[in-house]
Amino acid sequence: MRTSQYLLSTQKETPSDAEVISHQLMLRAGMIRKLASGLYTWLPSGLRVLNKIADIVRDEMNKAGAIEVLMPVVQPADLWEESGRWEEYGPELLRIKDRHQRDFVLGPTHEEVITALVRNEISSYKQLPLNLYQIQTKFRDEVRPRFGIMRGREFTMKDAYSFHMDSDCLDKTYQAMYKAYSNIFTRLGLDFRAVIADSGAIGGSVSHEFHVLAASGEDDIAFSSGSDYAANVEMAEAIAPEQTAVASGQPASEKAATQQSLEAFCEENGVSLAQALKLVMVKAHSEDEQNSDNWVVLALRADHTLNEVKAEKLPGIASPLQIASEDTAAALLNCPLAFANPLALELPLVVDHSAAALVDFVCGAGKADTLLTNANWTDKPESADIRNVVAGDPSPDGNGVLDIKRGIEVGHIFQLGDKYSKAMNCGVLSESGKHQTLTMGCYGIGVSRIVAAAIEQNHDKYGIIWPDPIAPFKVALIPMNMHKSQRIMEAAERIYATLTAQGVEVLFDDRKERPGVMFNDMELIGIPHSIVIGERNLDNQQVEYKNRRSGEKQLLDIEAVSDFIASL
RNA sequence: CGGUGAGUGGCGCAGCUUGGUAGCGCACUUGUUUUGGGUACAAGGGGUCGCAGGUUCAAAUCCUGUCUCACCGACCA
Repeated sequence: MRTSQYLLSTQKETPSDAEVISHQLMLRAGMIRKLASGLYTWLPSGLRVLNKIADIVRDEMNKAGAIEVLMPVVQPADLWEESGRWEEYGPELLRIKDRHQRDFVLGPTHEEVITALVRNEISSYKQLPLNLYQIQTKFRDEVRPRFGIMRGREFTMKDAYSFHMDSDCLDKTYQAMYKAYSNIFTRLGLDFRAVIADSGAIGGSVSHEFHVLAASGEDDIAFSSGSDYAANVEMAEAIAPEQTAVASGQPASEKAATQQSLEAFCEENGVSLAQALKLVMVKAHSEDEQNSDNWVVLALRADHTLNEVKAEKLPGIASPLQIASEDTAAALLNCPLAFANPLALELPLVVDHSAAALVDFVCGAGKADTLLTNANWTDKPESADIRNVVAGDPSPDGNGVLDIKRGIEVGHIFQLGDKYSKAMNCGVLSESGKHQTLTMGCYGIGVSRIVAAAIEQNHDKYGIIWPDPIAPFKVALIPMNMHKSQRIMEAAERIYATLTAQGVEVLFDDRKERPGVMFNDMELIGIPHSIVIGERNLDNQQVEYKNRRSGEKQLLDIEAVSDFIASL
């Protein structure tokens, strides 16, 4: 490709509304342009990268035995009513009407459509297992699109759905997908981790997320230093500590807490927050809708934070989690929540494992502006895991301690079970001639998000540094002052023709620009290899090669260029 | 959806307080200059100031309404 015939669209200045580096660089490098909130046009360079990622995903999916299909973006509402998600999904599901006033949705995911397809097409156990996938546009009406392509409303996703007679078979496909995903992210040249995940609203049991590690990630991931344990912090188990500390036996005493806060009190009195107890009040789970105004108090060490995903899974607690306002709590307890006494509560109490192991701790005294010191549980309370793990916690598998890093979720695999197949009556005849509901798995990859994630992980102050497999072009050909030198033009044209004939993707910068402009543009776009042709080296029949990532330069004989590039 | 802020050529911004009919940098066009890291000079094209209404002799500027966008919180590939 010649830059003179291409839409390069680079810009010097960063649009003011781009916050994260990948968004800024994608705009500056001319990869995307915003059309409206969360909606982007892919320019040629961006599309090249997107397509390369899709090709790698497709290749690995095919190798893993999945079969590609393509389903519509627009889906009839009846399918969603059948699965129950017309009600469940909420405003993120964009609902539209056609000219006959029939309801449709823009597909945020395709469980309904694929299940409807399979129930019609598949009628025998002999046709199973089956794993179908597509690479296609999804639409989710995000409350708050941000970070450019990273959380757009319209995005490209690879979604696969597998169908099985039993969970053993599902497990085999799940493992195959796990392996395929690892292969994909390895081939993409990304630093990633597979982590244990919450299956969330989609339902199901077993679930893993694939995260690209980057400081700008939106998720916290916990890793073990001593094993390959890795989990989303939402899911990482905080194991109960050994009860080693013994109470001093001194009686609890009341102290005035004029500072109004536990933190200030602890600081002033030289008490670690890890020796103090804090409380959170949440709505209790109730079968009875009419009489649902019951509350539960949760107790945590003051240096820990509540894990809402864990808490709402407890049987006595309402899901989704509803946290009581300060006023509600104070009214029920007759004193501010911060000063309520967990040792003498009328309401049900759930104590975190770590909080339960405390002795001689600080907690509320049951009246305003008063705290207890040297408090102790009268009997060791029943405890549960309701906190977020922190760096330094022991790994749940018993090996090593946890560290926490930020990750960008680029893939997610689920064992769905029969949630959709049951609701939509998707089954086949088994070997014994009986109708049997199928078991499903689903496997997603955020293809467009990977573009942004790759940039977050691969950039420097000059711009993007693409890993070779997803670079928009492999080689940038940069002739110096070609318009003034016949022999430079001839050399450049010759190299361009040779490399192109070899199947190498070359971006030939044939603009009449100053060298600095060309260098800066090619570096901004992130082309991994460049060949610079100048008078100086041409005297020796040589050109200069420069590696974008390492910055290393070396001289090459012109005749050796194509072999050198082929060897990269 | 709640909180904050912003809408002025393609991009980044000034002007608004103290109304007088729009300006700067980048980009773009033409010419000269320069030539291994975003060269310099000159000439030029392009906006009616998000939209609607109001006040006024006069509105980018004041008032009212409305739309859009971004950032911070709860959801997600």
